[in-house]
Amino acid sequence: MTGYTPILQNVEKHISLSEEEKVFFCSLLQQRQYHKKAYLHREGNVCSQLFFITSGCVKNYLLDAKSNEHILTIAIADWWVADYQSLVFDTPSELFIEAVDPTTVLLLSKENREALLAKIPRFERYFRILTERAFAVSQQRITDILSLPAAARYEKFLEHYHRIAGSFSQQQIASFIGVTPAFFSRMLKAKR
Amino acid sequence: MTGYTPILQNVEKHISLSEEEKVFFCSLLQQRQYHKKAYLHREGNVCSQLFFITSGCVKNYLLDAKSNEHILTIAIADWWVADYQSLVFDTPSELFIEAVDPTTVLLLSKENREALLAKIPRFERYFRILTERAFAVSQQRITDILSLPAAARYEKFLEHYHRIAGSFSQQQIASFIGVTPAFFSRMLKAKR
DNA sequence: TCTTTCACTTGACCTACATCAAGTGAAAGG
DNA sequence: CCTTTCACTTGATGTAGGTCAAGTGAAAGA
Repeated sequence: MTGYTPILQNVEKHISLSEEEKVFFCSLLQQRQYHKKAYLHREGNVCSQLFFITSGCVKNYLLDAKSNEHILTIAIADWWVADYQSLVFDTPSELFIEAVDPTTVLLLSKENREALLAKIPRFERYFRILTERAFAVSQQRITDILSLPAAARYEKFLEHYHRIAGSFSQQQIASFIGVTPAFFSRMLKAKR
Repeated sequence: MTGYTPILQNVEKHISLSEEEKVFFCSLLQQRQYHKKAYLHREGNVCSQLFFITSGCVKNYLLDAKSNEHILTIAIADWWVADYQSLVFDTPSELFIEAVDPTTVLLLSKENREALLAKIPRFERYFRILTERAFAVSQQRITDILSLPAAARYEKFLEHYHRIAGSFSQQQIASFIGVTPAFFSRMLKAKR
């Protein structure tokens, strides 16, 4: 029963659980560890898992026609990651999920989540709240991309992710804000 | 009790309701009609409502520093719209929601939704499923913007919204795919 | 009917950012 | 200690898409 504290605390921010419920919930989770650059999920497969990050940091990205990497999401401790596009619509994934730092996760399979929701429907509320937040963040990211120049998007990145900015190479930050490494380098130079 | 059929059908795709529950649910909704170009919501206020569209079409957009319009979302019959960023985090909205066609909606206030969820917790499931879908669509939109050129984004727009493409001026389509009207006009010319 | 409006087009020019390729410098590995 | 690697830089040049401003043409108002 060790290693489940972070997720239980997270859940209990939104719903309360009896001891038996906690035990049942944890029984559905699998602990996994990934070293830096290990894949949690690869393009091509249908994504049938959700990952709760207990420590570390992962990126969710796609490779375009020219093999350029575009980071969709950065997820850190206390967040869930998955390819929702694939998970929700049962379509092959176009995304990779990769550890940026050494990372430990709790894996919840789609089937186990269904079992959880069937047995403890209060978890519907938990996931509803979390998904609404993720959706709100996602919408904000769209407005940023549509309406802000690269330099301003970088400012926002720093605000949001300053705690872990150090784990990211310039190349990765460039990919997250949506510019090439070369351009990003010049952008930084211009700021100084 | 007329006018509620579409929303009840939508809900019953995901959860089943007794007659009393239906009556209670509908009692929390307000029917509203908007003419073309009417605002469902304006920038500045905290968004405290969700709108279910029974007919018509709306756009969800922001104005940037230079007053350029950027359409975040297009919503048609059988979809919910709101500014989730504002709704979820209780922050002033940066978005407008505006009718593109004459539109009828059912309005559910945040408080009424809480009352609904408290009384009929099965609605947590309904909103969880809908939000997951909306999130998946939103993620797809980000990957499209990051990885596809404007012409390909237009193709996707046509696939997705061909039924209502006629309601949109070129300017609005340009704004949705993220280019200027002038550039969009040239893009269309190049295709012919 | 005349005129105003409004969506769209088009030309000339501009800029943010991409591409490619050749560096540099520091760290990692043998 | 040497060398390979890898992140980053930098120069030269290319391009997608932006800006501004002057059209056109059709529809809506009066």
